Amino acid sequence: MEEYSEKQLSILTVAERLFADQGFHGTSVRDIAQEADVNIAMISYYFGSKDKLLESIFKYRMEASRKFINELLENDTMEPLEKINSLIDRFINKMLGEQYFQCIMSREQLNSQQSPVRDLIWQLKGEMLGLMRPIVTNAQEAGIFYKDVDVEMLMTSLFGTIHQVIPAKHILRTNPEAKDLNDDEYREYLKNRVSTHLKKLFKAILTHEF
Amino acid sequence: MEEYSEKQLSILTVAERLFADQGFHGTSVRDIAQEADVNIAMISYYFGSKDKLLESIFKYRMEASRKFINELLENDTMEPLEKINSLIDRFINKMLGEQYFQCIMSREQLNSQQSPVRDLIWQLKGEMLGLMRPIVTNAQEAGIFYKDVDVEMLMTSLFGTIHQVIPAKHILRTNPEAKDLNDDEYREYLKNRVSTHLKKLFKAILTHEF
DNA sequence: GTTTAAATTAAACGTTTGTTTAACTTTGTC
DNA sequence: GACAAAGTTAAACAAACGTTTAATTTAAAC
Repeated sequence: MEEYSEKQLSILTVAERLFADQGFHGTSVRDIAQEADVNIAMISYYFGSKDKLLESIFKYRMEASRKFINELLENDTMEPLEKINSLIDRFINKMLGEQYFQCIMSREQLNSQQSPVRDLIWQLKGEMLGLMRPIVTNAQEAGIFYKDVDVEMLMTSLFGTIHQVIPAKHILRTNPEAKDLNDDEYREYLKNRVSTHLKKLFKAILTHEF
Repeated sequence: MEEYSEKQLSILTVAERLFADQGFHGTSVRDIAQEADVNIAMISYYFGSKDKLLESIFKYRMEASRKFINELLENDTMEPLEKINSLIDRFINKMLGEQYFQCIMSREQLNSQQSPVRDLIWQLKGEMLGLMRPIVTNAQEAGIFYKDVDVEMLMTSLFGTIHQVIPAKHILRTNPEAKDLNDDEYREYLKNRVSTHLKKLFKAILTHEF
């Protein structure tokens, strides 16, 4: 994988934020250049084109996601439900930690026209499903998890819930519980709330207990 | 509310599909005009501008959603869980029935810049939450539902799951169970699968039963 | 210090964008 | 059939778009 200079990283970071906030077509290369404080031509010079810039963002984040997934494969000492809970927390942390990229994924996965980026998204989702499924099936065969479980739908709810929370972040602030929190406290509050909810949800579906 | 002529409705419908498939900024008024088989100028003539066309789509669908919500308020003879199940099915039917609009909502709710459309979205979500909450709290007071429930998160999972299913539609087709179904059969298969999943999920969280 | 490649720039490129214009046609009213 | 309003059109508009050019500066190597 290619290494990026400070300037290139600045472009990538700014572009990621703007693509997330205004969409790919809603963001001009001039916007990116201005906010990243570089000349417009540098974007083509470094990344080739606006499209390839988006692809670069995806390659950059996807590589990190691959590493992330491989790390998750290494906790074999835990009980099945502990594994699931650990996975949930790590997913939440990962996804809320790269909210801008998750926004872009939310947007891009809606594109009906075949895009090189859309395939990558579903590929990644497939890998995450492949991470969850063996844990569930193993526990099912051991009689720990309930048999009749739609793992695919469960993952859909996991991703869907987090993807809904990300844009809700700006809005839910009006909640009385969260009114007096600063940004960091609020982020932690949100994480805990989603985590508690999703763990309860998975436990109920998988074990029929509470 | 204003009535639309056949031609105006054609523009609205085409625009809705294109905005859903390629995004607002990814769709040009020329694209819309061509697919709707009208002159470009007619769009400005009827709707004022591209932005106001999007607003018109929202007003059009939102009005329907309001009616939809009001209809849901009138089944008072059911048991609480029956009510919830009925709501889930109606939500699924509504949202999968207007997939293009739901795609636009998914996209627009991500916009960080204040848009007249974003407020409408959260307003509507609030109304749907206001529909679910009293059912839950009433049943809680009657001792039928469990006390410790995060209704807001439950609704987030409901919307999030369905919003994830919509773009997954094109992809999940590879599932062995769904491989030989035609379009209508597949839509029904998806509906049932989401419905079963969400009902199980709500029942588990709300009643601690299966 | 000279040479070579990489980095950086302002300006210009040709398209495409959303919108408007002005002329023309249709429709309905008296 | 004349008149007015609404509908429809091709053409033109300026602005913004992504990208490229050609000139210049910086950095590295010998």
